[in-house]
Amino acid sequence: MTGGVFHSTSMIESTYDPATIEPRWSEAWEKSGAFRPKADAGAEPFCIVIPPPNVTGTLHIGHALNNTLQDVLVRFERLRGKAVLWQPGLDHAGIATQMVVERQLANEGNLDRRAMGRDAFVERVWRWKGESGGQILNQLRRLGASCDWSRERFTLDEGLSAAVRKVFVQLHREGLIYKDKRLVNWDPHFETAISDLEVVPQETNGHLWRIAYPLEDGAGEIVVATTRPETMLGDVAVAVHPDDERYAALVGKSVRLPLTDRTIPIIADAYVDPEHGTGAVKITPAHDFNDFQVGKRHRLEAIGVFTLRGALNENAPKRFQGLDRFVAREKVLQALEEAGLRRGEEAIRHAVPHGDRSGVVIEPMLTDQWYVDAPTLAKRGIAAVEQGETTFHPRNWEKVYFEWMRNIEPWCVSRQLWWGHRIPAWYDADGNVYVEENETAAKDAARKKHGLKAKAEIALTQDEDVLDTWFSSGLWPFSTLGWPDQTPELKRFYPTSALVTAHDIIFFWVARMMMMGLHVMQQIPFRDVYIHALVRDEKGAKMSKSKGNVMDPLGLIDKYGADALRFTLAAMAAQGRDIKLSENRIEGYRNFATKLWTAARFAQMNECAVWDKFDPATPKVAVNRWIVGEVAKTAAAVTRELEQYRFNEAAGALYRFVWNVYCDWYLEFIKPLLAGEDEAAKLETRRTAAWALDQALILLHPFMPFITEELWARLGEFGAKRDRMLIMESWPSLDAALVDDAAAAEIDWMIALISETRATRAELNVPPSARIPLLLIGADDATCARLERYQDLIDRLARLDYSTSADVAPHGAVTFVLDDATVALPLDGIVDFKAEAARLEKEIARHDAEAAKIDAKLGNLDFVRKAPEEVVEENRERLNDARSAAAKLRAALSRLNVAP
RNA sequence: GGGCGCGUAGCUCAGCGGGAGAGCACCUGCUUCACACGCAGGGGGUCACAGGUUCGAUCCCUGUCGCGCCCACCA
Repeated sequence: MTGGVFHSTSMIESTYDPATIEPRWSEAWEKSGAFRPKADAGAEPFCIVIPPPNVTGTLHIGHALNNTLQDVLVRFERLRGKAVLWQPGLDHAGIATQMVVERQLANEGNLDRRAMGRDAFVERVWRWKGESGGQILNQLRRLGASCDWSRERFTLDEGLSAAVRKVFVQLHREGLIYKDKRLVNWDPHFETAISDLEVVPQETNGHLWRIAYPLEDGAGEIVVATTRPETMLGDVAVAVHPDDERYAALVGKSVRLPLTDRTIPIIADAYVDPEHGTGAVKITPAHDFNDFQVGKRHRLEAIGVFTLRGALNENAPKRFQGLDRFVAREKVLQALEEAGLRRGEEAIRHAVPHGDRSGVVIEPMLTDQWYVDAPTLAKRGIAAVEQGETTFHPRNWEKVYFEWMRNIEPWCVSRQLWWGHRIPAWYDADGNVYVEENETAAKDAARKKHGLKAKAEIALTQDEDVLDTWFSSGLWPFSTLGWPDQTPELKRFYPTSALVTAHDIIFFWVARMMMMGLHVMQQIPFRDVYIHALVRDEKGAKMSKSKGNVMDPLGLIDKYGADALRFTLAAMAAQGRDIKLSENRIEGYRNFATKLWTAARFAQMNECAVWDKFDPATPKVAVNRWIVGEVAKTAAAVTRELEQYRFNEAAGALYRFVWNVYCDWYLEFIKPLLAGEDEAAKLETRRTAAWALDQALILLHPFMPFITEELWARLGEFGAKRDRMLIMESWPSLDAALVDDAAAAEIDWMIALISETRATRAELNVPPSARIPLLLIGADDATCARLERYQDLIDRLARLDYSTSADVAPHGAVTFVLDDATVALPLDGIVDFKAEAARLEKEIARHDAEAAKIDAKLGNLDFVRKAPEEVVEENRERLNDARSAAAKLRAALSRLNVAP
């Protein structure tokens, strides 16, 4: 066997112990090279790039789901023989990482970031990354993720950084990246700009204060309403609606701005809603997005009154300078009160923008930033999805994607942080900017600009800012494959096959990859986007550390095994709904793993093994032909569902096959055969049982890689032929002709007979230990033959003394109906006939009700005329069945009544 | 203010035009020679509500109520 995994040859233990087995296989797979794409150039490529976890991250349940689903696909396609690459890596996560290290510095009582200086700080972050960053990748290994770990990339590694610079320079040359001074979302805690997506509105209790601004001519006042009185110090106008008659006479006049010595105009602008507040709005272009637009329209100056840390600056009156914005708010209100200018207030709830990382109130701030022309790039991203080059699964997420892409704003990509890709822009002493891939090229450009000779001294300073983390993430599908080099991997695997991610990241990441991939590579980054659910707690809330409602996947793996967790997540990953995860669900699937384990143990104990190629078309015995058909159906279903990303359906089909078909029935059926005398049948059965189990192991492997690999090996030690590890096996491709309808009908009949017998016994409280006879009355020859053929089996599973065909039911027999026959259990003296009469009456009533319902339906001429013929026919059959069953049971009831 | 999704068994969820399903929980039996993380049997649902389309609606349409999420500049 490849992989060189050895363990002692011994009986399979009675329960599965994941903890001792999982680490061994993780190592064996990786060592064997199974995670690397196969070299075979003819193999169809299949590639997924991992959503790179943050370098600061630890595995949470969302990662567990995301990576389980990817691994299911990846292992599935690998088994199908494709050349599979699952490209792993990490995201440097600008703000998140800088936060972690800054906090660490504080805890250690070290110099803070600013005191350390940029170089020392960045060095410190790298050191942290080397020591404790990226532990999540090892946690993914524990989950069983079969990434090609030899290709691990990091968004800040040399190659990816070069890709970032190249794209930035290219977009800049094309005019798709530019520098602009406009209002941005400013995070006063981190002192950086952030993008619209990083701003989260939070419903907050606030006030709407009314403030009087005195008219300059002394002829009264105009009252404005505001939630942010402190920004009034930067007001440059008061605006009213052009049609608002209350204020028509005031437009064009001026007011004295309280607390300052400035005079500002009253202007008319349709932006103002006369119904809202007082109908008069203070205009502060430097600190409000709407006001900025109004200011532009009216050519008003923008007066910024805040520092980058959110304190009042030198543009504010002296007495407010240096105060924090929220302190200033109180002071301004107090000063207005003293000036007699307050005109009341009301408490309101309103959405206030907060930074998603810092949690502080975001301040619109007028600054110079770099922007990506997203509206232009979005066009192709929209077209590619419209034309079906890239497809979302489920499709309805395309709406969300379109909605955002069609209303996209320029993307602010500069961040005033230190940890990240420094913007490849250099400035000369005159402030000219040179955007180049490196300083040498920038200097060349600068010399050219200034008409200097090559190698002439010229001093440039690089832009201080770094790029938004998502800029490099946007390049991930091609940068990780080696771009800008034309590597074999890039050629082979781009566009990638599928992207698997949660819906909360469509805008942040999926949309950006679409834009970047289409522009830079001229091709979509991935063909399919599978959007999976968010994992929520049992109340449906998003899990978060601060809420304390997290489920730790590593703890769950310790407790139940990685396979149980994986199977649970896959089984619950139905499209279109978030997952509310509860632990008892995992326990249930842990039990499933144990069930599989003990089934294999049974096979081993019964010397079931496949020594060589087994042809599933060869079995003669009906139970064997039947299970072969069930395997074929299951394999087809699992294949079909996985191709459509219906993980839950695939998992469900496997669960039902293993538990309800193979274990509940097939293994029970073959016990008598294995104990019998017919050596040929015994051999065939052993080989069929082994083959069916092997197929189940292969089909289950994408979901439960550890236990299936272990069993594959264990069974191999007991005779099954193994050419390689299970991970490298071939996915079953079974002819639909293997489904033998005749065998299935026969087995289904037997199952029905046994089930009905058991149910009847249980209902009448026949002790399980009581061996009773069974008589089959009025059956045709074929059915009687069936009974004879499976007598051993039926007697065993229905706990019978004997079973036989007969012409009439004896008096005092308990009966039920099976197809055209009546089954009689002579229980005279064993059961209470009042109970039996009651049971029969209940059954008769059930059949009568059914018959009445169908009869009414068939009595409806419109139904008979308009419904499809097969539906009508089916109903006729059901009516017949119900009537004949009721008749037989009535006969049985009357026999009971005449019994002595 | 727009948009999306969801209300199906006690819980968590599948199903989505023709006979209401699963897992867990619950009840009753069972030391049946793989498995008590098990076996066998069972109870439990006007498929949120009201209309409509249809021969037929849990499923399609409209509306109502409840819940969740996303987007949005209303001071």
